[in-house]
Amino acid sequence: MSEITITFPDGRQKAYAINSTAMDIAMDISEGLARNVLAAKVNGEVWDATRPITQDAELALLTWRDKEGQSTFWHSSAHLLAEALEALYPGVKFGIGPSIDRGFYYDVDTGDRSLSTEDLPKIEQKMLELARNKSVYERREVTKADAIAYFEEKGDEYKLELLDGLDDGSITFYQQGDFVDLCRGPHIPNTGPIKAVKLLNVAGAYWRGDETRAQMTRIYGVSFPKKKELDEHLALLEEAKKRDHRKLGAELELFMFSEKVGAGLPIWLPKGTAIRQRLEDFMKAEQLKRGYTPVITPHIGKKDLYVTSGHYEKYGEDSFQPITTPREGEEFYLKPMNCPHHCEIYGHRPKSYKDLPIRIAEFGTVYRYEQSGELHGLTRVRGFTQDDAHIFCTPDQVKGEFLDVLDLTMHVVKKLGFENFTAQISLRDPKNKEKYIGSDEDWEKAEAAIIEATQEVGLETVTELGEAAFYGPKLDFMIQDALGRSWQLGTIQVDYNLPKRFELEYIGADNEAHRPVMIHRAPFGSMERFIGVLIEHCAGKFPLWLTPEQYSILTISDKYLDYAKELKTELDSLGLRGILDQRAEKIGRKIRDAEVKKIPFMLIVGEEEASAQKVSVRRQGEGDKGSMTAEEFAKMVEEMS
RNA sequence: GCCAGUGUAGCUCAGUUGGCCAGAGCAGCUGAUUUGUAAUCAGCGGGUCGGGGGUUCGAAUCCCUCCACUGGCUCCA
Repeated sequence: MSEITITFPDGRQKAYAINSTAMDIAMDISEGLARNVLAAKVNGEVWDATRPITQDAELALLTWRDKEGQSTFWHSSAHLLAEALEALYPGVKFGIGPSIDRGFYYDVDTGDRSLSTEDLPKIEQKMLELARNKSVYERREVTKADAIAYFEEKGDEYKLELLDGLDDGSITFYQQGDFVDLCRGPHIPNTGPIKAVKLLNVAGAYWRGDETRAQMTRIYGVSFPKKKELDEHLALLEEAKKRDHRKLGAELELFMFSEKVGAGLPIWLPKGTAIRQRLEDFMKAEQLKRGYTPVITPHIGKKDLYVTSGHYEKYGEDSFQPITTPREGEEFYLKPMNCPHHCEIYGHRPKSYKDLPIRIAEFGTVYRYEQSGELHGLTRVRGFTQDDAHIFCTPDQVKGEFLDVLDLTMHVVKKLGFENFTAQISLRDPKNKEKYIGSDEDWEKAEAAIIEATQEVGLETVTELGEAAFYGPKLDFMIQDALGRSWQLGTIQVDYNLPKRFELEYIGADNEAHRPVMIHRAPFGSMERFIGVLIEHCAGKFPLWLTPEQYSILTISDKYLDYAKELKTELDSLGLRGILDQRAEKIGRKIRDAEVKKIPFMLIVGEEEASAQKVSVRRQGEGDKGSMTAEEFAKMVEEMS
């Protein structure tokens, strides 16, 4: 048994000496390949490329082109960061330092000294300096006792705590240069390939994600094998900054915030309102087609309403505190959800099974107290409007209704041009059931309904435990913004609990009282958040059917104002919306201003156009599209919408 | 809420060992210009330097506190 058989991803097999490493094998294939190997997948498990293989195995060599290759590279970069920190700040203690989606971080405790972004360039330099040593990442198995002794000597209580949770016999250390870390690995062969490093920011992070525990300093960074790749990555981050909805929202005058009105309370300016109303009109029309009934309910409700719904018990302390009537001292809460009000509407008079399903829809504005540090542009606010609806139906109707909601949601997502989204089934945390209300049986029924319906339409889903609402499981639509952050937008929830708490009933064909099932759903989710993500998605260049101003008429000189006004009237009558720039500015200036405001079409009128009764059309971001009549232009806009 | 950072005119920023009346560009207003595909010229107005308190002969600058914002963490009905 001095040979082992290695099976490659393409099925090819070859014999190698026992204890060959992935690196040896790569070298056998080609030296160029060996230079690029970062790690290896051995029987489905990611290993160090330098770790001896002791038996027959399936082997895939991992390079920068593989996701696991990248994450190994970044994980090793985190160790390099730690080595640099230890060199620069002796005595620093380390928490954890994993790779993340795009890069890596390390949590450190620097004692009395605090790190700021100004310290980062110095640390980067140190990392690059250490990387040039091409220090080998050396794996070594240690006993738990030895590991404890090492970190006790070093005085790193965080590592000791991590060790506490590990079993003897499974503990490994990795060392590169002078830095030794408790780590299960794997790592790249040596620090050499880490050619470009950028430390992005420092942030606070609780030890083990627990807010009652010590706050450490988290240093985020990203690294690459080539400087060019780093530059490209940084350019991408720049582009994301340009698309930031907070910046574009201010520039395009869509919305604002006011210190006097209050943090987290968005104020919609005319142009933002125009977009929002078009979205609402679109949704209202869709809902009308699908048998929804619009309702309107007040912005506050008595405390008792939320005691009944369970919201009081769950969020009473963490919500805006009640408004009280001056004489009687009655307590009213700002509504954090629309469902309790809608339950009251359902209960307004006895229902027959013939009435069901009942679909109650409302663009309902709700207010939730969010922690001050959580507020973020339009995506995390304290007052927002949901495109909410509640469907009350019989148990038999649940699946059909769910499928219809799914269809509506997909329609909306596609209409707005979102191609990449994830459907997430959010279930309760089985280890933490007391966080939720309702019986196990009801939860299981609700979960089954969601899973079955998504399977039926073949929707690809991921499942997350602990992400359910306190009253029921959800199907959440997650959409990525320009910074790669994932936002929950639309949501569909199957709820057996609230109907019970509100004692909702219908009389069945058997003349007996039955409990309806409730489906909560909001395809946009929150208008604020949706528009925030939409702004970043389209970089402020809204679809023609949504944009506040479709065109701007730009006159060459005010000799052509009369014609421009005629044109405007004609375009109005053709159902287009736009503005007339009548300033005594040069045409270049008017074009520039319209370009910056991202107005889709610039209609240039001068001598030629006035005499030919045409317009010269310029498309924002593209340029001259030639001249045409107003009708031809209107038709073109129609076709492009 | 927690850690780190930021806050000067509508916007972007200068003013960085405490020291004459706090500056610029853009935007705004007024006037001139009547212009052919990304910024015409000139003049004028505009800031209790985020709020409050303190140190000092003197504070945009140093200290305390509150507010808002940024990056994360925790949270998110």
